[in-house]
Amino acid sequence: MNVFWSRGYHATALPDLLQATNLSRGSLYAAFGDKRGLFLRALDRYIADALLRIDIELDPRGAPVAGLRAYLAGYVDRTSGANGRRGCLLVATAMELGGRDPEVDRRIGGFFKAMETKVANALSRAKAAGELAHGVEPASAARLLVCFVEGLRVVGKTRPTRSTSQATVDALLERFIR
Amino acid sequence: MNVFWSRGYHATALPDLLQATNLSRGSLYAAFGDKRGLFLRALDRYIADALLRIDIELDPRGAPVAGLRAYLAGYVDRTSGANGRRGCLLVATAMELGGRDPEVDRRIGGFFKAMETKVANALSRAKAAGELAHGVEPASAARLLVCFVEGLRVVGKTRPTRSTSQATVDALLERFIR
DNA sequence: GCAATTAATGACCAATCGGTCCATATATCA
DNA sequence: TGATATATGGACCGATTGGTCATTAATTGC
Repeated sequence: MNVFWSRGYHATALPDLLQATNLSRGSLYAAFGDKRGLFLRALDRYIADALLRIDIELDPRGAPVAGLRAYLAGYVDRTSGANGRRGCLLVATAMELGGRDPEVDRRIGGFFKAMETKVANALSRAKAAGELAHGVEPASAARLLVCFVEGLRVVGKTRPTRSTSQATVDALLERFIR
Repeated sequence: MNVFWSRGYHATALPDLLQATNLSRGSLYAAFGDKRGLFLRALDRYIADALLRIDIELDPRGAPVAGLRAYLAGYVDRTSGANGRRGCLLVATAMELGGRDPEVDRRIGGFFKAMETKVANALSRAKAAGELAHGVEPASAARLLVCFVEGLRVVGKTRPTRSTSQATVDALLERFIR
């Protein structure tokens, strides 16, 4: 997964994968079918990790606003400095393979939808608790937040400082949280 | 430019470029040096086009809020349906080559910075005209908007409907415009 | 301990990659 | 027109691509 993550699909060659998996050519093909199969598995794992993390951050048993702050803090962490440079397997894949591979499309679309739903739920709970700014609608705000964090990952490629990223997130949050 | 745009750098092979340019192999190398040189030129053109468009949309002689709406409407257009599928050469390049090619980094970083400045200027003018919501600070709001529109391009890969994209943009604008 | 089966290996393959180079047109000037 | 300079074309190159397969090693069942 890490190899695809830091290089992208096309830029990752078989030797890279062999080294990363400690497998020989034949074994790799016996186990995963082909390069695409291995990539799809890596993508699945990346998505599962991400969704699990979001579930923890936005745990319904916790305070929704604190959860949203933790969720965004994670993105600040992952999009500043050296972490930002590493990028995001999902965004990179969306841009590189999106619209060209149906299996990839399914996964990308599913991830965005799942994340949007989780964020919308957290926002709904925040709204019920009276912690949202006046007029904020959870569903559209969730879509907006998803766009924002994915944009953070793109801009993160330019190595913004942590404080810059954090300030940007704060400026957003301030508009939505009472 | 169009070939790189719709396929990405690595996925674009020499034959694709020869067909797109109507040049022979030798002529192409005489004119551009190598594949990377041609790509850099294409990227420069893409960036110049984008910045010019923004300058028109956010023309200081026009109403700043109307300009911002036009600016975002352009992104709605480019990120919904089939247009969204085409993606964005800049975002795709940032994810594919960002952090690996200094010349690419310079261009990507410069573009984001330039766009941020232009948006910040428009926001400043809007604020001076009393058209911004209370407490909105142009500089951080501009960074936020840049992240948002780049995120739109990523999510646009999943073919959202025009009305969905528009509603998301409206939800954002509503928080910042009085 | 031996035979049968499974798993791992790396030599090997055709195709394609980006890039070079020379032979041939085409244009320029005397 | 003839000589020279420039621009074009595509055959060719070694390296690398993703993928296969016969051989070898390890494991399993008896």
